[in-house]
Parts: sequence; structure tokens; C-alpha cells
Amino acid sequence: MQITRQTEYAIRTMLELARAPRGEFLSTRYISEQQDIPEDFLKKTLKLLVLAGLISTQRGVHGGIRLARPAGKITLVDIIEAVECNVALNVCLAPGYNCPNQPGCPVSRNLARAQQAMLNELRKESLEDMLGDQ
Amino acid sequence: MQITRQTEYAIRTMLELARAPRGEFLSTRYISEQQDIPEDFLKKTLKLLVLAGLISTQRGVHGGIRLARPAGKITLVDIIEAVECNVALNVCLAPGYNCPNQPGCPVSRNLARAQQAMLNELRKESLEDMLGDQ
DNA sequence: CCATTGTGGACTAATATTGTCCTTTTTGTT
DNA sequence: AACAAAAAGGACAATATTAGTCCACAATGG
Ligand code: FES
Ligand code: FES
Repeated sequence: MQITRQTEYAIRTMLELARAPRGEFLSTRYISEQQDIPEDFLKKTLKLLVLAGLISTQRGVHGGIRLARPAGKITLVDIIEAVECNVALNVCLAPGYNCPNQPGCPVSRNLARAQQAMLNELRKESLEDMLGDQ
Repeated sequence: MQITRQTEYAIRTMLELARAPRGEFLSTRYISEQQDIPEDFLKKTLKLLVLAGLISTQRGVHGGIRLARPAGKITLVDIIEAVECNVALNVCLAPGYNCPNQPGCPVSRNLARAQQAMLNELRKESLEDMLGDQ
């Protein structure tokens, strides 16, 4: 029940990107130094953000990464879902349990509702909002 | 971002206890068999529930465990908090980060709000409610 | 042609979770 | 008193997940 360190790296990275002038590329190395994130590990993380369509990359000498869309249209949910592929509070996925995940099961129903509530909250502020109100 | 298997064991155990006649003790062995949970692991888990004041125990020949208060007054939050000691979506606990957890930080503020929303949802139904509406 | 920067994959290390075993204490029963 | 049932407690082992590292390769601009 905890965001992983990798997710935190991703959040910090996205905030760094959101702070940069719109459209400018930042290099992985630069970000890793600024945010004190192991460079090679950060690279793997960025891959996930690329796949999720949150950042775009440019190889070569003046390359780097930048947001794929405006900071106003990215929220923490986007980042968290990108990194922790299946956000599932719910346990009842492993097969062979006494209580198989039937639509009606009250436990899984409650967990699902709680998860929704959480995600909805996280959708309320964009990266842009967050930078604004510090 | 996931409830652990141990937490699920605890939830299933609490439901089993809630189903039993009020005040009756069930043995760890019985529960472990009913719910297909490794007995010795279950014992460790029960310790946490005892510490949290959710169940009470009785040693000796007709002993076992039972709910420490009515099933109507126990929710999933109680169980989750008992087992996963510090429910903290929030990452910014580890020391020495760029973004120390200042009251104002927008990320930690958002995560905290989301966590609250989640916990609030989980508080809405008691074990009794859950057994009722299957 | 070369330095810079991202891509990809294999591998290792660290940590957390899950599971097991064994010994002790309490309690009711015989 | 002796015994069996059950919880308490703690050490240890097995797995799984997370985090971090390394190295060869591909694109890009100068
Ligand atoms: S579906 Fe798993 S506890 Fe009900
Ligand atoms: S306090 Fe950690 S991201 Fe802000």
C-alpha cells in the first residue's frame, strides 16, 4: 500500500520537465543529477513514461526528453498508472482463493470503491496546478 | 500500491470471525483450514490484530480467538491499518530527498488527500454490513 | 568520424514478503 | 499431577519484488 520509489522518481522527473521551458528537451543525465536519481534506473523508468505517452524523446546530440502534452493535462494518476502498471488495491486476482472475485463480493466491492475515490482525488490537480501553488 | 497477502488473510479471518456466533472462540487451526492460510503465518498475523485491539484471545484447551467488539463496529480500515502498520501512500518519508515533506508540497498534499479519500470510503461499511448484503 | 544521447536487455544487489520450525506458556480435562 | 489443546514468541529460510548496474547498440548533429 505504498507508492514505489520508482514512481516517486517518475513524479519528480515529470515535475522537473513541467518546470522547463515548454518544448525544450532535458537530458536524462541532467535530470538524474538534479533529482539525484540513478541514471540507468531512471532510463528504465522513462521507458514506461514513453510507453504511456506522457513524454516524447529525441536521440542524438541535442536530444533528451520533454512532456508529450501540456503540463495542464497531466495528473499524478497518469504517472502512477504509467509506472505501476496495474493499480489494484484489490487482492482477489490470484486464482484459487476461497473468495473468488465475484461481482457481488462485498470486500472486493469496497476495495474497488475506495480505489476509485483515491484515483479521483489524484485527478483533480495537474502538474501545472501543482507548480503554480507552491 | 497493493494490499499484501497478509492483509487479505486478516480480512478473510475477520469475516470468518464475524460469521461465527457472537462470543464464541474459533481456533487458529480451524480458521487456517477453513480459509486455506498457512497456520503459523496466520498466528503472526493474528498478533497484529490483537495489538490493534480487534480480536481477543483465550489460551488453553477451549481457547481460540474472537472479535473484541461487535462486527458492526469494525471496518476494513481497522484491519488494514492493523496489519500494514503505517498506511502511507506518501513517499516522502525517507530522509534526504530533494523535496522534503514540507507542509506545503503539492505532491505530498495531493497524495495525502487521495489517501484520506480512500480510507473514508473503506470506513463506510462494517463487517456486519458486508455479511448482510452478500 | 566522433561525441552525445536514447534503446534494449541481461544481470546483480538489496529489501520486503511469505512461509516454516521449534520452544514456551496458559488452561481445561482426566 | 499429568496431559493435551491452544496461543505466544522468536529464529530462520524461501520467494518475490524492487532497485540498481553494466554493456553493447542505434540515432543524431556537428
Ligand atoms: S473477491 Fe476476494 S475477498 Fe471477495
Ligand atoms: S514532499 Fe515529497 S514530493 Fe513533495
